[in-house]
Amino acid sequence: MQENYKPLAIEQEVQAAWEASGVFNVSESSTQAKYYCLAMFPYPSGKLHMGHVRNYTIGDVISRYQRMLGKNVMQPMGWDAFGLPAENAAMQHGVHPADWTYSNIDYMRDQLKRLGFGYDWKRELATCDPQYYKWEQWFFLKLLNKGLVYKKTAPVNWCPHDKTVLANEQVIDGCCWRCDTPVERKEIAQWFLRITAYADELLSSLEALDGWPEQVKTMQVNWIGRSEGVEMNFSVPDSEPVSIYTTRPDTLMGVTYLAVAAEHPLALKAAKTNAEISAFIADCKMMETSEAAMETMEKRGIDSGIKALHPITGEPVPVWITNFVLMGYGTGAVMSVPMHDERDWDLAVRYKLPIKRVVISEQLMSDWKKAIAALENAGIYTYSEMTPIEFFEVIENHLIDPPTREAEIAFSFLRQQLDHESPFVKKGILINSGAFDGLTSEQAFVAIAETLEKDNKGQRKTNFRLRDWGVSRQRYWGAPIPVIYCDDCGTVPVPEQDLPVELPKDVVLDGSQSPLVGHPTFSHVACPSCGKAAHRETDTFDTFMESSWYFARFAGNNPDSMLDESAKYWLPVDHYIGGIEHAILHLLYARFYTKLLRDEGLLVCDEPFKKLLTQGMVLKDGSKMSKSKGNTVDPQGLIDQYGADTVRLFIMFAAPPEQSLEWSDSGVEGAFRFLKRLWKQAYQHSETGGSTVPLDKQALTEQQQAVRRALHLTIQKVTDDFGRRYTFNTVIAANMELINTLAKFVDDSDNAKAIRQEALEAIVLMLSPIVPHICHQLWLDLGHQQAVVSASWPEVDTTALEQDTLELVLQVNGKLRSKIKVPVAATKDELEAMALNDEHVKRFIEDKPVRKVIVVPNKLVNIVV
RNA sequence: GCCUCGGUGGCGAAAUUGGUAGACGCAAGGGACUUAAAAUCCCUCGUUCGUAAGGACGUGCCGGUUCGACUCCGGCCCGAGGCACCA
Repeated sequence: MQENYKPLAIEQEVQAAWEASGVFNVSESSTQAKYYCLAMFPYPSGKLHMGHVRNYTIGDVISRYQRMLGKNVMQPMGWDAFGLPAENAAMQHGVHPADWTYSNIDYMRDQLKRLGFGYDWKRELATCDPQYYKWEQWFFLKLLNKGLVYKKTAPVNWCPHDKTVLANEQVIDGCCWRCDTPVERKEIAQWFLRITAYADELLSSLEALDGWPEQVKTMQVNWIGRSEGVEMNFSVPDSEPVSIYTTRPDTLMGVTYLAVAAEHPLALKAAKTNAEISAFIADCKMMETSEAAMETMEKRGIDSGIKALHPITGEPVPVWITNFVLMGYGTGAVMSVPMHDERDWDLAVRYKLPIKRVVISEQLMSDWKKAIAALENAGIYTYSEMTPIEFFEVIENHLIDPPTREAEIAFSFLRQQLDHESPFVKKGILINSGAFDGLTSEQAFVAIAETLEKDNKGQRKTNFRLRDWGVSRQRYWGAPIPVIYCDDCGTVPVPEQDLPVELPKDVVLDGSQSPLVGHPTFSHVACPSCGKAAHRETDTFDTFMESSWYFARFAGNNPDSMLDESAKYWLPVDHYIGGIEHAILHLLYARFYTKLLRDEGLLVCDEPFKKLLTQGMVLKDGSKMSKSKGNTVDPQGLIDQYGADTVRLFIMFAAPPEQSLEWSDSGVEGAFRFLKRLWKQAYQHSETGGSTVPLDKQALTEQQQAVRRALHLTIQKVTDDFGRRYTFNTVIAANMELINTLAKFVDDSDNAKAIRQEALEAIVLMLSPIVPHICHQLWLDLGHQQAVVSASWPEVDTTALEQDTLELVLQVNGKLRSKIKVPVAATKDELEAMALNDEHVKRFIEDKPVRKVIVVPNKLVNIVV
């Protein structure tokens, strides 16, 4: 065995051996249970970053562990190759997006190989390959045929200067990132996938995903946002009625105005005769489309002058035009109840809109009613025509001089609602609601819904926050949408034999419209139906389309079909590993697509990912490491200096996988030191001749027993950490402790050598998923012929764990006061007696009476005085 | 703004079911070896009081439950991720 650890030479040799033996190339013919382990494929942005290293190391560690358990493990790798950065690179450096992408792929593939990941490279795919996106186009047309695809208008960010559509990322403080022109919303026709048709199933099948983190499931539940409510009409004289949806019909009697979107027909009607309104509407266009921007912007509105009629009372209600209600999400109109809704309150305060009345009370209606009646009779205030603040002030003033019983009740109630100048948004008992007075919110929901239904003015409705998935992108570097528009035949799907619709390469990107629009031949085609001149769709697909089914394509990568029988063998993915930032969009779309593929008969599973490990972000200086923030750390330098094993070891040791990891360069040195220590232990062992005779378990010294016990406790813990907890940091820490124990174990007897051999073998096996190269070499040096990559996971010898005595913690009033050694077999009473007899314990009890003694067997005794 | 998660020494972290807070490592300081450096090995290392034995305090802040709380509950503060066209 070599004296010194030389990582670079070892790693090159071991990687060559893996490649030559083809150990990571797998097939469906295995008799062993399949295990499909997948890490989210990378966008080929240039070089690997630390987030990739972390992601792929976790995946590789799990894959190698599962191999050692005897599974038929498939671990593929590919490239999420379409996307915006390729177009930006093209504009900045004059390189074609395809060339940029493929050269990045080549570079990153080498880096992945250099890190020693056990991929089946025969399955490699890139989503920009026409043989990949051909099937995406094919499947889109299947969905179109089924009515799961449709076209409608939807807003985009529009830069009026560059005449181009901007991604949300390209809008900085409401302005274009290139020319700083304020961005406008523009409505354009776009293709949508009807994900809402699957909303119920996407929600209900989450429950069965017990391998997913609760946190991610909660986020998806909230995102889908199923709600029960009522849709109702407010009629408008000389106009179409305004349709609104609310989850709080119990507050209907407290409506003081309606809020409609700037694009709402009523708003447009009002604008025709009012310059101020039309200016406001024009102004509403100057806004980003992202929800974060809309929710944080200033809420503004203008009175349309139009009155709608309350569906129950028939009272006229003013219609306000606002910048925060959006056409296209729901009905583009909402009812506003300032006393019982945060946002409605804010707008009412801002524009001094009247609060009609409090309609939901936390208190008994009778008390409240009496108090209010008394105050009204005294002429102190009336509900109508008062802003919330005026309302509050009146009550407050009256309390001071002179206080009355009624005022106190009213005030206590109002303070509850108006404290911090905020509305009362909780449910309660209805008041000031005519026939519905005295009902609970829940009862009123039903009663009001039934009243509306009887009068044909509304009906109960289940709503989802989830919106249909807009897949049109006005960009070049994506998969073309395979439809043709004909003046006579309308929208015509591209015939199957003409697929794929290939992206032309002869384009120049200049930052304005997509080059597909101006391309000399791409869009000019004959209608497949009538043969007349027609034009091709020039939009491309959202890149989430490619990443929504790639995991299935890895199973076969069949040139003749989208998915074949192999997909039914490999899917679902047993373990999926990726960044927490994908908790909603990518994972939801992939789940949706799996159901679509299932319903097309291409898959037999309902969910794509059985187990999900959401890896924490790699942070630098407190925020996400990303190219756009310019704070990435290139792992290549560290790999060149220390080798792949050190980099893998350090990144797995620094934090548990689900936690974010603050990057620091120091610490890598410590990981390298540990590998050298491991190597040294093995070297010294081999220098003394290694293990010469088998272990005689009956003749162990106390110290030998202790070392063996430490070894088997470690195997036990590490097995749990790998298989259940996925805490690879504690796996490494436990092995470090064991190496420390071994280094202090000075004993050159035959039994000691046998124990050392046993321990070193176990350590090499336990660490081999994390640092496979060094372990490959050490395994051979420990005298094995077979490669460690195909060895079995070590087993716990339970006899090594047995012991006669254990340490018992003694507490007085919950504070640690002493520790004693006690026989394992001691009874509760004996433990209590021993505890009370302990010197230190006695000192703290003094002469105080013992009130209680708590005995936790094998752990502690707590004496309460 | 909304949804989700996190906050423990100088730093990364551990404490798995409510039961010994700080394992393991980094950095730092001291020592051994060396002509010297590197490498390696040994020791110290939460704060504070004490010569010591030992004590008090300590897991973002405030409060609660419990014999016992980093862990459970309520309220805050700060940070991160996502918010539908970054991927």
